[in-house]
Amino acid sequence: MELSSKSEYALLALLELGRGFGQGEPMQIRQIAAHQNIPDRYLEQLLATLRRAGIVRSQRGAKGGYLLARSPWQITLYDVVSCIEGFDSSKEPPATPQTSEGSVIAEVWQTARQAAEDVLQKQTLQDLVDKCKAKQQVDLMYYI
Amino acid sequence: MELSSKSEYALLALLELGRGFGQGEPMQIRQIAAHQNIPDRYLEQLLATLRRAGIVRSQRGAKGGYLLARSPWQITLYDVVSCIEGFDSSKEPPATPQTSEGSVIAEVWQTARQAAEDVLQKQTLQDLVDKCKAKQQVDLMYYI
DNA sequence: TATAACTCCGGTTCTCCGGTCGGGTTTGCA
DNA sequence: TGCAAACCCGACCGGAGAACCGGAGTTATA
Repeated sequence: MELSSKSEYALLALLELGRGFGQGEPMQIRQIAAHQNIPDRYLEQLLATLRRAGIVRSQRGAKGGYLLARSPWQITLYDVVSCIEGFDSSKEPPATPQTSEGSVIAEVWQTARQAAEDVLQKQTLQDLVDKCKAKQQVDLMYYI
Repeated sequence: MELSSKSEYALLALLELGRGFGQGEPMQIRQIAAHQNIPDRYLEQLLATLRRAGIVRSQRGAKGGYLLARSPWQITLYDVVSCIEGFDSSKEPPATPQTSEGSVIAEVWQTARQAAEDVLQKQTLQDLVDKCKAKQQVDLMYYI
């Protein structure tokens, strides 16, 4: 039930991209990695996955980098974690050849997971960006 | 997000114990393991954990075995997985010394997890047993 | 009281995967 | 043409989950 650092990194990176959304300027891996202190070599792989899932797009060559493929409010957190965690399409067909006990358990578990996924589905990247800005505002006010 | 075999085994075992609840007869590890085909040596450890968490109690010696410590309807599925997965009390205090971005993400994640836990909290072992019986009934009717 | 049937406890092994690197290839801008 | 980036691929490491085992402690029962 723990948030894997994989997903956290991805979210952090997208947050960065999301706030720079609008001006066509792509951001480099290095920038993002440094700003959120994520191992850049690792971030590279994550962004590759996000690109294959159509969440970000990349621009090669000098002055290249990454941009969001869609606007922040049409990217749900579920999109992100599901693609990064790899439980989207084509998975474990032999996952449910169980006994009646097993299937009942699987069923309940499925319900619980569904509940969590619903929460993630309702939150968009835009929401995150906003919350983040709000929080920074508050933090600033309380700063001595 | 996947149900660990650990938790699945535990649930399976408790299901077994739950259905035999009432008559004071304890069940042996071997029996449970054989009936649900779980590696018995492994099940032993899981039951030990459940015992320490006060979910089952054990009777040593000849004719010994395991029994539920409370009745099935006062054991929630959350009790089980949280104790087996080990995220009950005393865990990672340094889990949130993050940046403002990080804390926002953690917050949302927490909400999602909470939703899942609520589902588990509402389901008792008794519910599982009932569902299981119902399912077996249905399966029997459809049996050629 | 002896014995068999159990739980209990601790280590050990094996496997798998998240996370990490290094090196090399393409692409595009200046 | 040179440089700066994304891109690809494969190997490595450590730790956690999963499973195995030997032996010691406990108890009902004959």
